[in-house]
Amino acid sequence: MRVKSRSEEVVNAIGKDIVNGVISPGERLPKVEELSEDYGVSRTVMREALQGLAARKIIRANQRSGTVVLPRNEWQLWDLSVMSWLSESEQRNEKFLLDLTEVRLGLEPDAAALAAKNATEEEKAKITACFERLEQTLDDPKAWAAADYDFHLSIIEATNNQLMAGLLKLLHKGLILSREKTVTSLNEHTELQQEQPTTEILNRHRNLYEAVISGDAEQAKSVMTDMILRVRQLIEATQEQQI
Amino acid sequence: MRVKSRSEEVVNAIGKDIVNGVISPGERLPKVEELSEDYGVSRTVMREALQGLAARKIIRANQRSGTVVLPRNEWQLWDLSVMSWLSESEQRNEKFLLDLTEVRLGLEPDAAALAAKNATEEEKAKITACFERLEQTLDDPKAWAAADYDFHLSIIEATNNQLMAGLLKLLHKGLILSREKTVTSLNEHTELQQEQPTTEILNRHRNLYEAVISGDAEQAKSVMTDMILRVRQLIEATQEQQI
DNA sequence: AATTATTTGTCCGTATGTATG
DNA sequence: CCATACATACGGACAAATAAT
Repeated sequence: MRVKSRSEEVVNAIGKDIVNGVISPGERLPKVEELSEDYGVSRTVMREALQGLAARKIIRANQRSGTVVLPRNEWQLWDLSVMSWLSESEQRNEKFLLDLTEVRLGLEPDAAALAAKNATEEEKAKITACFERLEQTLDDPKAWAAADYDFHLSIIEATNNQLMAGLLKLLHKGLILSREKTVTSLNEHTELQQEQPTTEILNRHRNLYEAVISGDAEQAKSVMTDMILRVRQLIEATQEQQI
Repeated sequence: MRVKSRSEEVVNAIGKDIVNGVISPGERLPKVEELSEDYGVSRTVMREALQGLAARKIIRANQRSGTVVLPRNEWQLWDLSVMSWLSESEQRNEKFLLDLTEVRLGLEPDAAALAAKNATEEEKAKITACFERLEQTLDDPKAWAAADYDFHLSIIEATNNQLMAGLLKLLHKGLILSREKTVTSLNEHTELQQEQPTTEILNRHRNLYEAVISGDAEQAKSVMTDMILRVRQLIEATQEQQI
């Protein structure tokens, strides 16, 4: 298990505070010396932490005038740490989930089409292995969720477009984070959040799988679109139930 | 003018070296003391720089066993610094441009549709102002390029989806970086790289503009798709000419 | 299983640079 | 143009982790 360094811990602590509005955009942070006292770390560690936040465009340091929180639209949202802070944030977690799904809807069908067109034999073998794992874990929701993740990943990685693959990998991790949070916050509805694996869903995956393997880009795109639309409906339905 | 700190300079220097293969994934970096000597900075600064690279998942530091370069697929490509290193990289800059365009093709038509559906009056006014600037700069390619950027941005920001907006903003910046590099590396073909503003192109923008303002999501999506496809053809044509 | 060597991680005293009032 | 307040930079010391012996 990887141990977090102190600067990482501080990055997370301050990052969460900013996301949750404890410190708002435009406001100034205390000076480094104070901050390091507040968090019980040395100035060195605090400076490294601030640099970590600056790299994510959460803050900007200015000599003499101090370090300020940048406006929200500057933040580097496509960063796993930032996403985890957002998904843990109390407010509007569902909006975050829907926004992610919107992006997913734009990209993943295209990614599936690219995979159908570009996948090498090696990549196809990996996709096949992942699909077979899906078939075998139909009765174990937890194992199925993991297998589902890997299945989608194997398709994403076959796109031969690293930019798209990197993005979708991050997106899927964000989806998991966000779903985890939603599930734990209202565990009465757990069955709804965790997509229940059924033979019907497996068949959808089979359609996608066969389209990709046979190189049918149009079909792969269309099946993927339907799959994501279904997930979105599920999210929206759960949301309404919350009211 | 903003002055770069030393650690930022070092981040860029090492980042570029890694992207250009001077140091390859899996390889170990010299220890901090050596590095700080090599680059003529203190260990403090070097540590901050390494933290900046670690935040972008370019490297990982391990106690005792040293700091290693992570595999390419771990890199945080959706980061302006990383994109700038990639676009300056000699090798396969065109692939980078095409990959970006692929992602753009997935997202921006959807973004246009969302903007048509969700834009507030205020946002529509901004889009209108940007479009009028386009009309006025038809005879000045440089001013037109800037106006074109702002026009697309004004639509992106009207999506009411911060995740998508942040992504597309980054993507457009990446496109500009990459195009700049391509243009300077082969300035014989400048006319081809820089899309020449014509009344026909303006009319395409007008179609997009009117679709968004009138709330016709389908039309907005379709026009945007056509526009990006044209750009892609242009890139591919220029590429073939290079051979 | 215990020891050592190597490298990152942490702390702090001090000095310099820079934008603001 | 000066003073002030802050970030930035330096370097020596020590702590912690872990690969090698």
